[in-house]
Amino acid sequence: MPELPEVETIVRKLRPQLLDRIVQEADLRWSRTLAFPSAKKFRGLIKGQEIREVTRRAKFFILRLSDLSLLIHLRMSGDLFIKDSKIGPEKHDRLILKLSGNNSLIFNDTRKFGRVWLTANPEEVLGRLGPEPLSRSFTSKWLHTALHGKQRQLKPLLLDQTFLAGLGNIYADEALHIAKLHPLAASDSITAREAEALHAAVRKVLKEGIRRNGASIDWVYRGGEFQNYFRVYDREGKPCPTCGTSIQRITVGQRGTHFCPTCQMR
DNA sequence: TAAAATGTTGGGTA
DNA sequence: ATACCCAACATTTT
Repeated sequence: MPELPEVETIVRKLRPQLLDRIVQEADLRWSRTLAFPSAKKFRGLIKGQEIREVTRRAKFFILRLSDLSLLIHLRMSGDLFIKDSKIGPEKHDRLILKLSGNNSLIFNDTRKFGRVWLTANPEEVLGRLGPEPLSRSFTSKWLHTALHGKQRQLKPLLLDQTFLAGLGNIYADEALHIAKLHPLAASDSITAREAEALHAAVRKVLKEGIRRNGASIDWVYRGGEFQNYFRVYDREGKPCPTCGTSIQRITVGQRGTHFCPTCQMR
């Protein structure tokens, strides 16, 4: 599933192919993919826009254009790639932007959960996100204070994008294992030392994911290698890489949650 | 065969 | 504030 490292991998791959291109035409093939504005306005507004910057905020892919910003959230099964404009649409292509230079940017999304916004004010979409975990605003001191400002279980809190932006189910489980913290631990019971460990673990696992070009699981193939280095995620019954104890799988906040009962004690 | 599980976000209710 | 359920979906597994 596209989490922060997967989106960062896509940004890095596409940036050189997108910069300075002009959007010539939009082919919206599944109308509900577009969150804002209307399809008619979208087609008119995006035509002729030049791509000035290709970046990311949490799991959002951001194209800064001449006058507007195009935001794309891949959700569960979205993927972005460049194809020769002569090649016809594939089965799950939801939006195709025909660019100058005979290339097209394809938003392919099997499960149709992904969304696209075209707006002059990206903050209207991004404004409620928590801190960016790889930025300097994310410190262990902030994390310790913020954890004590909530009374929630650690795992669902780490997945809450308004608390901290960018972690999904895989990286949350991996970060908690590295930090040796139980997914059900109460956020306001975390010590300064534990918060420090969690802060370091989040940054470590995200950087590791980026270094491995993200993770691919099941039929949602993204081309990364991080799936070969999971410590706990999708490893129920397999040995903990640290102590050998069998990895346990429980459900927390309706999400599959994997942890080592020996390393991650409550 | 049909139902359950999967995972991200947003909306609703309590 | 937070816990809970459901909805948006396609695909695989039970």
